[in-house]
Amino acid sequence: MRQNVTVKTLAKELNISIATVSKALNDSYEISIDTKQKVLELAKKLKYERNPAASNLRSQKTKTIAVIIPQIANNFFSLAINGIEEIARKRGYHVLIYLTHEDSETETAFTESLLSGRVDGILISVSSSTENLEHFRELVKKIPVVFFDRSIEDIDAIKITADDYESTYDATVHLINNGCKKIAYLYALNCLITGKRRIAGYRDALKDHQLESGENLIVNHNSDEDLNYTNIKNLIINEKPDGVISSIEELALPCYYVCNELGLNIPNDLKIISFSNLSTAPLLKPSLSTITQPAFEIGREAAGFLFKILDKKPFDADEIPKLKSILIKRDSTGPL
Amino acid sequence: MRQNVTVKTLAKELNISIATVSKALNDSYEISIDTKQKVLELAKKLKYERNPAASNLRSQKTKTIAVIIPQIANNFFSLAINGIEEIARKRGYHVLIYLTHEDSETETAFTESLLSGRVDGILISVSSSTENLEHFRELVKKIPVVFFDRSIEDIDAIKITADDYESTYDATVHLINNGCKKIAYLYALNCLITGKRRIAGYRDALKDHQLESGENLIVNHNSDEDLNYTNIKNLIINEKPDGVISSIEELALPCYYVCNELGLNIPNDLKIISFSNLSTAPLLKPSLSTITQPAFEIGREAAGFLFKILDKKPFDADEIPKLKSILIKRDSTGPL
DNA sequence: GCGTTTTACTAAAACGTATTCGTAAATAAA
DNA sequence: TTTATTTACGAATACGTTTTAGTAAAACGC
Repeated sequence: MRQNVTVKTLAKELNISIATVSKALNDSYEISIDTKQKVLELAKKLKYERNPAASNLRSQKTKTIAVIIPQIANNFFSLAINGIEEIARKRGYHVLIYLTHEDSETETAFTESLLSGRVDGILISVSSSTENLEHFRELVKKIPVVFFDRSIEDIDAIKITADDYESTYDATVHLINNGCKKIAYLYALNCLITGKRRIAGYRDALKDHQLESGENLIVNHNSDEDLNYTNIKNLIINEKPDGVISSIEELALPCYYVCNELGLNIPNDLKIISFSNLSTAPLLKPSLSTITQPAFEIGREAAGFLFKILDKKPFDADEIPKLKSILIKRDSTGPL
Repeated sequence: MRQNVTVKTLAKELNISIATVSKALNDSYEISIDTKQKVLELAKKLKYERNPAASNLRSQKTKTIAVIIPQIANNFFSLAINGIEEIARKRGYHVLIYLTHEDSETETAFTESLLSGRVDGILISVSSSTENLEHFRELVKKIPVVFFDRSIEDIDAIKITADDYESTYDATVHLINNGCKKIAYLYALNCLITGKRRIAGYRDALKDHQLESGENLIVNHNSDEDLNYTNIKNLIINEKPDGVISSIEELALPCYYVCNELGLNIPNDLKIISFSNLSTAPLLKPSLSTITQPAFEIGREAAGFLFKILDKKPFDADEIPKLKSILIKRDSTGPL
């Protein structure tokens, strides 16, 4: 479909040059208010729509950002996208979505393809399987990038995260205060700074309270769901922990199923708390205590800082916020 | 960032024309295998990336599709996007996301902005507040559009939906078989064919079983959550139904809260079934019986047909599937 | 052998916009 | 009045690609 009405059409109709039309449409100071009005009016009347490809090509701005995330069927990422979209829409930006499905190669392919100038900037939450970071180092050199939530170390880019260490520490203390003596940890995102901070919070809390710790109390997340289930079941059978901290939502639900299978009562036999943005957490049986990250705000902040970079607005490193998660105590770690 | 390596660079390096380079990159039959290899090799070596803007401008193809949806923090739409993304990625297409937040004006703004040639095709799930359909009629004339799940009547475009009528009919019968005599309906999407089909299934099932029906048993969905809660509460207090069918997930959870507040037992006092793709439905208290739509497949199919149109592949209307939802009986409508 | 087709390439013209540079007229400064 | 400055516009070019139209040379048909 060739464009039916272009700057040329408007120019011819108004007997002015296309340069004038273009400038008028871009609200240039070089053009009189009079002319601007005429152009805008005609543009509206003829339903002129600027051709984005031509505009991008000439101006080297795409008015588009990319969001690369591991998955989307997860409330955290859905909410983050909501936040991103809100900021982007206010600015008239378009949002491209790329799902890595936690696969590092897919992620690399995306980042490489985005080097072509398709977008002005990129928001990334890193795949859990990512170990090689070369593609990110290349990327941040060539295009503005903001990492959010799932971030990596030693990279020259802004990272918007929540208080992973502190919130995990607090959650551990919460379990301890409610009587737990042997707390297991479901460990995920081990390659990422996010995962490392979380487990550090858990470990430090145990240490500060002189509680037993050890590798046998830790289950590593696996991409195979059945294996996760088995591993958790074995942990619970063999170690008989009285508390579990799950560093991701996906590992908390299997705990529920395992307890159902083994006839264990939550919270009497086992208390469970998990990182989660599940809207149904209060309706689970029993309701699930959660560390809930401000997903929407993380998205907003990440997008906000990306636009600051795009606008070349200077800012200090200490402006970058560390957002606060909230610890929501429910029945799975009860009694309150 | 000006492009550092372009077709021009490759052409100069290889001492051939840029036309040859371009054709080689596009695997044109006009170019010898020998030359193609040389070009591809050098392109790889110099990390050439085709400039999308220039390519779009000249070829009038964007390799991009738009997905317009009402919300994203909802498992149905998340899964649908997963399906869409899978198909799009296979084809090397990019996916733009637009969230209407159930607002018709936002929706209109999006559809109008997409007339500029930014995308090759559009997938839409209509906002619940959409009554005026003019912008859609304009849109489908100018660009390939496929509607999915939430569709509208009398429009010349492909619609991929599930078996809304049949599944609601079956769900109603399920309640009846489990002893319900007075079944309420939480009515949403009333402007859309989707909503109309669902309630028709409910009404016909009641009629076929000579059960009471009437407007007093129907609660209309409202954008104000508190009002929904109040309306549902009033319904339950005043009409004392023994069964509820919720045409959307968002209205099922308030039922749970209302029952908690009123001390009603689910399923003994009130049986509940809802359209839903909640992954935690089995873990709710009590577990929620659902009509679960094949969200992922709906996304896949919708994207598949969009690409058929873009490829100008002919197909018969009877190839367009009506996807089957599944009725999952759980404790909220128990006993089984 | 000659005419015809095929092969493999190129020059040049788009695609529609933004921008640089130049300029005539209007206004301000002297 | 003369000069300097500002205002409002236009011509032309560039962005990097795809495509059209054309053409030598090679291959083919008979």
